[in-house]
Amino acid sequence: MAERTAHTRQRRADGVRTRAAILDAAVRLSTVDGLEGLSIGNLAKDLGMSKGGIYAHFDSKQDLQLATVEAAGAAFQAEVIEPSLKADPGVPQLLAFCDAYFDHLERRVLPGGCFFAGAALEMGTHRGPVQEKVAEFHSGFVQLIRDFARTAVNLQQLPRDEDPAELALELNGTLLAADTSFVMYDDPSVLDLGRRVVRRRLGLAEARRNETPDETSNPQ
Amino acid sequence: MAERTAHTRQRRADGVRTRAAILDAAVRLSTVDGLEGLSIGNLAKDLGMSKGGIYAHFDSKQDLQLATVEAAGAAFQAEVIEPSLKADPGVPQLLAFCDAYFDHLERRVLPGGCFFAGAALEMGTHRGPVQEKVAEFHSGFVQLIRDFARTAVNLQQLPRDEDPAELALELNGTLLAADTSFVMYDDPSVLDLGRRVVRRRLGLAEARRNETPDETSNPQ
DNA sequence: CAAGAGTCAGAACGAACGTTCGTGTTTACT
DNA sequence: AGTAAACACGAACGTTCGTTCTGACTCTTG
Repeated sequence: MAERTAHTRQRRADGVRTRAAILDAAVRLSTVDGLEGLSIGNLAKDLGMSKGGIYAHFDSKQDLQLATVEAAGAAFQAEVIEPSLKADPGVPQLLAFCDAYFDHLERRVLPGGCFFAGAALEMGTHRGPVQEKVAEFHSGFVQLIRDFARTAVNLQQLPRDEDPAELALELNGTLLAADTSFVMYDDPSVLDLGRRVVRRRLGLAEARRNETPDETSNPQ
Repeated sequence: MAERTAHTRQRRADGVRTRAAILDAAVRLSTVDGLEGLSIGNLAKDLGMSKGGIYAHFDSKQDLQLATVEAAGAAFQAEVIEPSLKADPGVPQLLAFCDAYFDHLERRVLPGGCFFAGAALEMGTHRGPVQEKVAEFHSGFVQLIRDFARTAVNLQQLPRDEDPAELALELNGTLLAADTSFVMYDDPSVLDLGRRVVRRRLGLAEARRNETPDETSNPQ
């Protein structure tokens, strides 16, 4: 949004490519060190370029952070949201969204797991333009889940007394908790646990394997 | 654990008090800036003392981080876990735990919300002693919820086919999502939403107010 | 009451931080 | 082809980082 406010100048083709490469690395690194912990020096080193070169594309670190959030949002849109929109409205879209989320974690697209999980918790207390943009995306995601849920209720795929806001908090929380444990213990089995939770919560319990309570496996 | 490894020296009374004050501030500040973002300079300024004075109590920043995690764990134990242990085994303990969590958020004990929510996501990708200690506490909390759930199943307060691990992930996630939104939007109503979710999930649905789906309120 | 160790301030260290600047090199438009 | 601007480097800036050292206080203890 408003990317042409101060840029009447034309951009060169190689510059566009470099800028994209910078943002790709910035999204990747910030899932490890956070949006604040992300440093221009480390970013430049990761890209094999100089610190000054980065300032040809971004006015300040905050400008870079804003663009990084935007880039992460676009990636999340393409990676998780778009696929879920292709499913049938209601419960199938809810399921597709959660599955796409677990899948993009399992594929280890980003080294630090979900970008917005970390960004939301990190920037929650740092009021300013960056937090506002993170909040904008975050509330958008939550709103999307709630809309899916409301549609599912309207289509009578879920009980009429089901509160979309409650369901959205539960699903959002399950994704968040799975991301946290997956990153912390580097254990993909928590993603399977998350998939089972989502299915049971949506009334899609599949053929249940007989599992005895077992404390020897993973901590989550 | 192992606090007397290199300390054969005796500690002075005022020193013990100062050390506690440092850790109190460190826990508080690290919920805002993170465990890595916490700086000795800011910490000293917040306490009205010099950087060198802090090094009379901690050998290094990592040593300070380890003690900070320990202090946060003790506070969480006293603030959230102890109260829940006083409730009756099973579902009452689960409910007490979640309510105590929501309450300690609402009381704004720490400016950045739950210490371990932020710490787990921040340190998840930073392998080392600090991460190990954070993971130790985190897995302990999850294990506790799972034990509560298992007891509830054994006492037939929950369906026999209820998987304690699944329930633990859901509750843990709900707390995490509520903390994230509470800190980001500074809106206590999400805590009420969380309380409702926990109650319905535990089969304790109270007299339900007739709520029509409403998208105009808070984003969570 | 006199050691002696705990406690803390303050200066200083090299490294890394975000940022600016001057200087070439490369691309794009006329 | 020539000119202007985008691009990128490398050095330098002031500040802050974690850390170390020295030298005063002060509490504890024999």
